[in-house]
Amino acid sequence: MTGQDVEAVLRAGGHRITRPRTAVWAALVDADDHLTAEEVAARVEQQDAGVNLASVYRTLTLFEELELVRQSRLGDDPAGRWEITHPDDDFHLVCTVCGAVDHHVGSLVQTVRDHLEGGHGFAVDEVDLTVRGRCAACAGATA
Amino acid sequence: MTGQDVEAVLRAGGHRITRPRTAVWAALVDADDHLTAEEVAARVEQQDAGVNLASVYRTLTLFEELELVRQSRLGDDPAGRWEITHPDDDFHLVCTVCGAVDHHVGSLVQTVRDHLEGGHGFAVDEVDLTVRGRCAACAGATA
DNA sequence: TTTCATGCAAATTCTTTGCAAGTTA
DNA sequence: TAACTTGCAAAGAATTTGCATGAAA
Repeated sequence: MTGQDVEAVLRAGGHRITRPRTAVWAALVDADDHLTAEEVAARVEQQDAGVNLASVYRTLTLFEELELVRQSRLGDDPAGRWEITHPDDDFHLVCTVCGAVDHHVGSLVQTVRDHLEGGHGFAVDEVDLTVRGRCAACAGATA
Repeated sequence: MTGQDVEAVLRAGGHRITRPRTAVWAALVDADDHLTAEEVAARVEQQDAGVNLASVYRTLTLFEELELVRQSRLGDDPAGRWEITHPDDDFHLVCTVCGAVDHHVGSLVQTVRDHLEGGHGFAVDEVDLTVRGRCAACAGATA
């Protein structure tokens, strides 16, 4: 999803292209990571001029409605974290030792979808698979 | 996990058996469901005398440390929800139409564990699998 | 009786909202 | 120009914390 695609999605929904929206999107693209609203605001501030936190929240909420981004709440972190929507976004490996959050790209999510669609009559819209544990490096260090 | 088991876990950790702790545990057992802290407080009030919300939070946090309960945040509900820990607790089916939250008890979580432990060197501690979509009843109604 | 837990109220953190001023189309 | 957005500040919701009183061991 490029910046131009985003502009097209916004326009299609009757929304305007504004500096805050462009800047928030750029911050999320650069990050390639899960950011809290405050982190997004901080990164925007470094690049462009500042964007108010309230506007960041409004922008993220809008993007979520347009399915451009997703919010997730990992572990017991009280703050919501945002990331750009892409097919494997919904599979998170969280290391409880070093704190790394990995987007594990694999076939498991599809397995889950197939299992549910096939046997349970449940129409799957979103799969959010969060696994907590110790990544290979940390598991090796403590073993 | 019976009430007696819980008392044993508390004692083993050097914690006292108190009315609020007993009452919160009972509420969670009765519910067999995901409850917010406020819902726990409300249910306790119906049974026993009231327990302060702050104490409910402190109790839930303690139980979480003792791995007696788990907290999860489903969808974009801002409130944390608590439930008793048991092997299949970590598989949630959330219907976006009727709002039903189902504990789907099945083999998928184990599949995820096996997959990761086997191929990725990731030591799994917790799997949280949340699927959003439409349950059989609601999918049929809108189809 | 000594230490731990509770209740109450105030404080924090994250997020949302009202409204006037600034921007986009 | 007309409608949509932003920034600012205040409001809200969920959760945490300080401290004196009360209860458990």
